[in-house]
Amino acid sequence: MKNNVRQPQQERSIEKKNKIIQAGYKLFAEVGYHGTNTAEIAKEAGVSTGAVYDYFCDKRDIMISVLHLYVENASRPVMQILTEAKPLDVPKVAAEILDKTVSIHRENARLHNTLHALAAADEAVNAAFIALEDHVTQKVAEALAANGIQRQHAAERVHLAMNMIQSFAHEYVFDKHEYIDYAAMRDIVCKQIVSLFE
Amino acid sequence: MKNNVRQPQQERSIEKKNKIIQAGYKLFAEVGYHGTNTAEIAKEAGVSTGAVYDYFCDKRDIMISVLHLYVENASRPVMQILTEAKPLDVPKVAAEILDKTVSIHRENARLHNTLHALAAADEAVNAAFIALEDHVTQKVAEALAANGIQRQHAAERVHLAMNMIQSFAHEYVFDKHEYIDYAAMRDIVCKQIVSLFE
Amino acid sequence: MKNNVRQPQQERSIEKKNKIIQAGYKLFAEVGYHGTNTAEIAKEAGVSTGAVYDYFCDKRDIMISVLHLYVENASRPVMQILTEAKPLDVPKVAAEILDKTVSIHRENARLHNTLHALAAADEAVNAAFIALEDHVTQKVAEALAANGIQRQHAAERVHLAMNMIQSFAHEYVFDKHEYIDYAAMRDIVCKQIVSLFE
Amino acid sequence: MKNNVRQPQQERSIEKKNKIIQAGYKLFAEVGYHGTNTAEIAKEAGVSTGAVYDYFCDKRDIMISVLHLYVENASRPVMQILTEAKPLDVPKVAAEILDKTVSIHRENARLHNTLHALAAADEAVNAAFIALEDHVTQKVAEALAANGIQRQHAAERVHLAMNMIQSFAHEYVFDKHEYIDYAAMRDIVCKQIVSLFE
DNA sequence: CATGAATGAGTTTTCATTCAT
DNA sequence: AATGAATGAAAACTCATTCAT
Repeated sequence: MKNNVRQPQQERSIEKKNKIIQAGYKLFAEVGYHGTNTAEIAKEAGVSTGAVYDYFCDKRDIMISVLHLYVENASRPVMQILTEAKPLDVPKVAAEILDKTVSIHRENARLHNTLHALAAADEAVNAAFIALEDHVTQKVAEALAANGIQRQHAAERVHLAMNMIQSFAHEYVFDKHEYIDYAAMRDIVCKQIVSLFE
Repeated sequence: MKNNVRQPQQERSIEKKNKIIQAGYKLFAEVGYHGTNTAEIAKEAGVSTGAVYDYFCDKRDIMISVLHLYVENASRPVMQILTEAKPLDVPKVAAEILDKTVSIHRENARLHNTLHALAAADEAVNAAFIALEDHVTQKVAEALAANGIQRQHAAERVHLAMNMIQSFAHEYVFDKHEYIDYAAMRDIVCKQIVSLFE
Repeated sequence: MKNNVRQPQQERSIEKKNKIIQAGYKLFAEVGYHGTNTAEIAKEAGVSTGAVYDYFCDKRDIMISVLHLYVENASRPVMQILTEAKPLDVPKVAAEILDKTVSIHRENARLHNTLHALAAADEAVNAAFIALEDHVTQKVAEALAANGIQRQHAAERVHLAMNMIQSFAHEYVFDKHEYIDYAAMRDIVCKQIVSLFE
Repeated sequence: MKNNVRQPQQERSIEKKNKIIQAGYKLFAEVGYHGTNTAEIAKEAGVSTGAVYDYFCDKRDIMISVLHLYVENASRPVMQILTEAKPLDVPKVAAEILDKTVSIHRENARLHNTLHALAAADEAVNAAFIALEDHVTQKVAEALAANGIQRQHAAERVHLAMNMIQSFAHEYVFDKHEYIDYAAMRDIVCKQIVSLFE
């Protein structure tokens, strides 16, 4: 790994770097990390194969940037819901976050999976996923506290709620068991979450 | 893909095929599907590279066998708990299944991830995961019914409970957020599950 | 190459060796020498893979036997026509040989081609093809002489006639140019042959 | 088979692609298609193994290009003779084409054979050989017509003449029967051809 | 700087041949 | 003698990375 990678300052360069990240994002999401090669990323980004190595030291490095973008994309809408929800109506916010998470997952599920599979072999990837959870946990905990909702083991409850939402979104997007009534399941999930915080 | 793959009948052959599956299991779990090559599987199994192709038509075929073994390993202990739990004490069984799932996950988390990442690109893999869930769902639903526990949307509740357990196991094994009290979290999960069925 | 190859004396063994040759004949004709593997030959012959190496020192050795069988099959009918044609009616015999050659070629054209392609790399194969021509040439020359047909450069004329027949057969079986009237072509070939010997 | 094969536009690239074709031509001619591997072609061409796959999608693709080059090489001199022969002196032109065909065959006989053996398994190869014959047939028929030589079944006669020439060339180059007087045979072939068109 | 052609180690897969049972 | 499982060298092909232009 060389590390004489350009830190782009000029607008043009930043734009180019972003294009590469976008291209990686798209292709990893479509055919997975191992199903994508750097030449394809370059082509999708509209740059030369060599240019990729001006901005990233290797393929993994692109993946790390894609990962950060994904984390950003996955957390931002949830953060926004929390920020805007004042005062905090737990049932309403839970439902909103759940629905938003489903729609995010619909766009990103494949990417999520391929990145998740890399986490076990790559500590930086694992750390990014953990940081994502920490970030959301903290934000949610703050929102709850600001509204006087104080239950024991708040962090644990928040994690559990997040996990339920994440699992539901994944199942809804991917598994599609035909005997499952997803609308009913959604309502049960919401109720369970509410029960965690009352 | 050729399909003149040996269907081993004799004990020795079955043993050898199993050795290859075990080797794949071990290596996929350690370094992932893409981090393993067929030569390494052969070596780990103590056979020649050619022998691998006597029993499997390609690398994916090994993976499918590993997947089935994993599904078996992941569901068997849970099935056994359900079978032995008569009459069904929901809190006790929920806790048992949760604890067992954690220990299974501890052994298999990496394998689970690498296989899961393949599911999006390989319908057979996806189908196997869905079948696994269906299988457990059905068994749990039967156990509940046999004990007179009849709630609306039983399948949805079971899925949700399974998801909570799975998420908890994953988080416990992998994420290790330092600020999380996993014992407390475990108890909250159990309570939530119980509340789903009373 | 080992040469401790069994020279089968017993009927059972001879039969087995012949089965292997027949299997090679069939498969080489269907998918070519390089498209056939020894395991397939063994299977087609109904013997074990090891048994093949009891009778043949390697794959090439099977091919040589197939080649001899082919030469035999290709020349026998022509020889018979010549033997039975007394007195020799050149136009009639030419037509008979031509028609017979076409039907032989129809059965064996693929085999002929795959063996012919090996001739350049394998002197024994080349020699067998030359011997085949020599054999027919000699027989035809004898038949002509026995009927008082004595033209200068008899061998050259016979070769030429044989070549015309062979080419016609090949073209008829393989090429199938749509604008060619093969019945008319056949008659022209016959006339040309007759003109060689009158 | 991927189809993201480089379509070389620049001189350097075209040159390199040609080098690979030349290398394939040489090696297929020396040791046959199955006797050559892609690494050897690359080495002979003075390029890396990977470069071969920049220009060709697989080994067969190289073979197809070699085939086209061979067809070109085999037909060009004959075409030229026909173009330059005005008015058409049939005996002279027949002799010229025959002699030229012999010299072409001397250079290309092995290549011809190995490609021919592939024709049965590969429709594109077969089609190329048929197109070659069609091309020459048409050109010869035109030349004859332009010189007022009009016999019934012209195409059939041309094919027959071509076959005679081809067979003679093959026999002359390869078979070398010692009892054959090839000079005499050559003259007989010429006379036969002439007799086809008078 | 930018390009994209070039590299070659690494991967999957095949199959003629051997040899333990 | 017979079997067919086992071997492993060799082949086709890929792709992250480099570097000459």
